[in-house]
Amino acid sequence: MSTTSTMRESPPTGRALIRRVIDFARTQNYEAGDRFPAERLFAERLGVGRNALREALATLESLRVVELRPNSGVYLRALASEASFEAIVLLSELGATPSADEVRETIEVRAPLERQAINLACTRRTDEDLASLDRILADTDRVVAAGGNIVECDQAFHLALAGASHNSVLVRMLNAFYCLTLARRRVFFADPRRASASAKSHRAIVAALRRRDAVRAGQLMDKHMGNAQHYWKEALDDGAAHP
Amino acid sequence: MSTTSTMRESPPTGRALIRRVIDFARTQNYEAGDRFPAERLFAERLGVGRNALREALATLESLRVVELRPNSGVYLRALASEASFEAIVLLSELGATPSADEVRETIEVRAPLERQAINLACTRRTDEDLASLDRILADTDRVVAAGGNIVECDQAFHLALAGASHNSVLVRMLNAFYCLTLARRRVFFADPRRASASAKSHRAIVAALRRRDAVRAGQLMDKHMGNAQHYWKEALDDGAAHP
DNA sequence: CCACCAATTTGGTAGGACCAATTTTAGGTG
DNA sequence: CACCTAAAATTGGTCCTACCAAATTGGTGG
Repeated sequence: MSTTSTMRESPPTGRALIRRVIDFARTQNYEAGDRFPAERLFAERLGVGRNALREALATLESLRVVELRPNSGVYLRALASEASFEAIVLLSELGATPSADEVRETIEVRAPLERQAINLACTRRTDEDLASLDRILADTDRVVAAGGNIVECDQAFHLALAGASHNSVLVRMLNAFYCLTLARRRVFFADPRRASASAKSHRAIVAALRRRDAVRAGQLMDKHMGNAQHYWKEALDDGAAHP
Repeated sequence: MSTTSTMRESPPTGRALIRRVIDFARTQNYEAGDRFPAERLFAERLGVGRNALREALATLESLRVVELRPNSGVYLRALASEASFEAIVLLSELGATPSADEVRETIEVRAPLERQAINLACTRRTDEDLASLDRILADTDRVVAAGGNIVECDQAFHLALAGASHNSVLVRMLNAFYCLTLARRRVFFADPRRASASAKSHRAIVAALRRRDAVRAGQLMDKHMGNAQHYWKEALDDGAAHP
């Protein structure tokens, strides 16, 4: 390590910078409409170059977390309403642990989307969609038998199901949820009993989809989502909910 | 076309750069997994500095349009599945006109979300939520009477409705839809008959919400969404759908 | 043929220098 | 004093050059 005038344990740049910016706003008790320090000053205060800071700000702007007014400054937006859902996804990838409320809210939104996906899929699915789902189901069984974690299979299943709706907007939105909940679901599927239960549930949904039985498929999906909600409610109530 | 090397009628930087990057991938027939030119070369080819290009790439990365692999390059992702919904919002703000299919897909996703919003709102709404909605309704009437465009009122209404669900994830997602459809809805509400019809519809929804009548409110919302879908289907089928 | 090392490539970052638009300030005028 | 104007400071937007670190590549020698 040598000398470097300033010795930082780790380069504070990159994605971490985005978190630093958010944390700055939080610790300074920023509210919607408040202005961040001027770029040059802000960059110096954060100990990074203006370039890196501007990249972080560009990202936050595209996620509607901040607003960039030319020749004026960077302003914080109303996080709970204006900011995009992707902002949550990004923050979670940066290590922010979601609260019990956030998990509940997430599932409350995901459920009707999955419902719509299976509903549309029942009328639009092709034989290729079905074949793809069958392959994923078989893969899942293999992984379950081997005692592995089926989180990737689960993701592939739901993504294929969304794909069978032939609605790319739906696919993109649900994919965001999968990105957001990947870490949580990995923990969930660590228990082999839950893995096999999930696999069974998936199989039933595909069976209904094969018959194009939208009513039955919808019921099964609701139940599937209800299980997730129930699990996370319990896990968070007596687990991580102790700040 | 002359030589070119550099003929720039206007400074090609800023948000427009993002569009240029997308267009580059499109014209080069890029597919998922393909790598963009090295930053230095790419920046030169686009006639911009590396900084501006990196800001654009940082934005596209946060929207999951591209993937940045350190010391390797920038790779295009599968737009229709991996890219975020926000990417569509951004592109639309950059002037990309949506196709009839995209509008259909958008409404197919928005409808169940609005449905869920009104559903949750019926059990969670506070008197303040109701008062806020009443104010917006009154504003709407004022604007309608004055012959103005109620698009802002419409947006405020749906946003307040989403807020009454007390689910911030839902609020954020629906807000993205409003950003995406703002321009379209402005055109829609140019017709005063549609404006007053919409105002009437909103009033009925609030009435049901006041009684916490989730069933009725849901029906009304479905109808409200159905109208929108019907309108855009017609408008796009014999309008802009001629490439 | 394989292991190993050096040059090249590539993204990541810093810092300086301008530009243009905006805001603020200072100055001069009625 | 009030008012208008012009200069100066502020601020975001962009470009450029120089490094660094990691990964790739291409020899080269065992």
